[in-house]
Amino acid sequence: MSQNKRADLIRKALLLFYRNGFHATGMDLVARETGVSKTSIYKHFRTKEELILAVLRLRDENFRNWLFRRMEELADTPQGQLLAMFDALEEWFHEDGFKGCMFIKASAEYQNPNDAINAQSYAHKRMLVDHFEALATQARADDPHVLARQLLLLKEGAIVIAAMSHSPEAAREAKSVATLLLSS
Amino acid sequence: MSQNKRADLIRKALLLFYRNGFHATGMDLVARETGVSKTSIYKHFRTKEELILAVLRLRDENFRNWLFRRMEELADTPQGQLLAMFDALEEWFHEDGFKGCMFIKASAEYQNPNDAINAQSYAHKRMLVDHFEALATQARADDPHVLARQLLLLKEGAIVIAAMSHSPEAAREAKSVATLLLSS
DNA sequence: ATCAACGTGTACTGATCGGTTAACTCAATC
DNA sequence: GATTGAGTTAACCGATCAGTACACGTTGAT
Repeated sequence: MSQNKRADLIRKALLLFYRNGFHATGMDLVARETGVSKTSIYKHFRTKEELILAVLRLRDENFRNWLFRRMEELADTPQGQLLAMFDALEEWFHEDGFKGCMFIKASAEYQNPNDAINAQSYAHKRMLVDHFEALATQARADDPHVLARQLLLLKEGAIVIAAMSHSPEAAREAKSVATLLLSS
Repeated sequence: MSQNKRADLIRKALLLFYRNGFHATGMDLVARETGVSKTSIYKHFRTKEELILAVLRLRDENFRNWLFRRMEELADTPQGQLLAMFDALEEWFHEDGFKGCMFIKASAEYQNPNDAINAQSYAHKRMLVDHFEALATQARADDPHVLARQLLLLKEGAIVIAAMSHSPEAAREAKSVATLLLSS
């Protein structure tokens, strides 16, 4: 299997797991929907867990690239970018296939701290907060570390409520709190 | 089966679903761990979904009772109670068996808006935010509706991050944001 | 003592779970 | 042209999935 086909498999598996959940998506369904036989899948991934980890790596890369790029497109100061994150989130919430955060869902289905899926899900959040902290430092915030973590709370809260309510308005509410945080 | 045994079954099933997840917990395990045979379980609940709905009803009742009571114990003004919510949350995060919010996890595993489990999970959040709004109104907030929803975002964000990071510190960070919100 | 009604547990259903076996295809090498 | 080896497939593995059929023991009424 070429690198292209492998990447294609991961991409298609991502959509399945994102839409249906991890436990609820069997490997037979993955094989059927991707057009790759189970034997071939298991040539490249020793277990379902390894496939999920590859999916999460792709999701992490895609999501961070998209979010950070969008923040830069929407604003040119560090403060502005941190605020613009919530505009980017609102765009995401409006997308047709929006079903919440894949990493929150992954850590909800694999709760054991020793589980690689659990660890990798939280690693994604740490990478996000590190970026926020760097921007907060550039913005000369009093306490960049705390500010970054507070913004993360708002972001995760907004994602969870947007997903559960099937409505994007949480993004604006979170942004208004963030505005207050960044002006104080 | 008496009402006691039925209630006992729901209580034990709650722990199993909370610890292991919904899809990952089979009905055979529920029967084994509760000491009630599958036949008896299915006499009272036509499907696994109905059992889960009963579990969620119990969880909703228990959690709201606990949270609202704890808020009242910790403070006597409406503002104080809204702030004290984050102290109550921190107590929860410190508990041994803390594994995040059952309703967030339920809606993560049952994402279809038409699914009763999904609807009931969001109903829990609406009941919480209604209580927050009543308190915010008593506290003479400028916009009690928006304030209540902002506090909900902070609460959900704190729960998600506390669960993913296996650390309770998110409660304090959320509280500091709430303090700012309630003083402005 | 007999019978009916009910609650329960054992053992089963077909389907699906994650994962594997063995046969097959086909291009590259000698 | 025979051989090899990587990539593919259908068929299968035991275990478990949600859910059910049925036999059994107990109970209360007659």
